[in-house]
Amino acid sequence: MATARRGDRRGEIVRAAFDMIGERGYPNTTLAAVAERVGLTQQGLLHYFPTKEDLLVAVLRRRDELDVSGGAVAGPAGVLEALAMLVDVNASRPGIVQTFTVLAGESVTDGHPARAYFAERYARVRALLAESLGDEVTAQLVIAALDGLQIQWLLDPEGADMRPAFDRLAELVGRGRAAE
Amino acid sequence: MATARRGDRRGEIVRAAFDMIGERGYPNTTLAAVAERVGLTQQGLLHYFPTKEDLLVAVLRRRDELDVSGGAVAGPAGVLEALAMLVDVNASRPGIVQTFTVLAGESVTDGHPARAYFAERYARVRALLAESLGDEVTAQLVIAALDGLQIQWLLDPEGADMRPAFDRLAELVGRGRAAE
DNA sequence: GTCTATACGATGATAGAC
DNA sequence: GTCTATCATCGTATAGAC
Repeated sequence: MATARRGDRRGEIVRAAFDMIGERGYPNTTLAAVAERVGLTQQGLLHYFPTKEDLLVAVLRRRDELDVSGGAVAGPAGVLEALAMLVDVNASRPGIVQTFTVLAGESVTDGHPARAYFAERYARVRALLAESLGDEVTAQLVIAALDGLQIQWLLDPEGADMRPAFDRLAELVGRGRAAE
Repeated sequence: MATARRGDRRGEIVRAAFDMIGERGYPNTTLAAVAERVGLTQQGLLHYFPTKEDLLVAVLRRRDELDVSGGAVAGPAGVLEALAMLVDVNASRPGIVQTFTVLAGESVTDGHPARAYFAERYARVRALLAESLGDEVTAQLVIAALDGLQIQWLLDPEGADMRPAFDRLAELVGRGRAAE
């Protein structure tokens, strides 16, 4: 919301780049194509982001702004419920999910400019979720499930609905907790 | 094993490409670099694979050969045990896991040459696993967890060990089954 | 702030010799 | 089967004008 002021060239550029990375991946997203999308030349765009990597950083920041997992979270049951809602929200914005999935996948590559970002981010989210969920291993598992479900869903939106699968996980985690 | 005969140029090339895609991603894996790795010029390589995409197809085939999930699977408990072993095997071959993770992530991209391959593959594995596991939703979830755990592990091999997290899932699934 | 011109290094491919 | 030329592009980035 802070990035979207009218007349805000940088915001326009970041949003365009964000979308295009989801469509084509980072290596195949050219500065010229992004520039064209916002009615600029490639050189005009470089006025705002001196290098392509600078633009990527801005895109990742935007990703975090759009993230829902920001607020302070309640107990175990509360988190799972909140995450279920996140799954629904994500199901309504395939573009954003796709950008995240593509970048996360690419990031494991040697020397990828977003590698440190994702490594740090996963560690942080894992710790955050572990607080509400009790243990870190379950947190790791839940995050993994969310990521993996997105891949299958993006490849087959009808055949691999995310919500039922996540509910199944939530049910299992809840039951496992009750059994202790 | 069938692809590895001595003097088998094609096999050499595919293995090199396979490794390099895991290291750099598909778009950043150049034909010249692959060629050099096997002591050929870029044009010499093109003698075996007329286009870069032809090479990718061969790489995906090799991926399937290396896959452990080939054999006929037993009951629910048996599958989870077999998958746990797969997790251990994967933990010993980060290169292969990385290639798969990178390609799977990229594949959700519009018009990616491997998109159809992955869509088909997930549907197939889901169905196969559903047979042993009982329902398709659980199969979807288990596959998702495996994929997601790989991402976190590749980014942080020490901090995100796959095995404990998978065991936790297996335990939950087993318990859920027992509770029926 | 945005453009024109342009440097400069890839990259995927073709044609044809050996 | 493998190489030497050779292309046609493309892609990031710089310099400098308007």
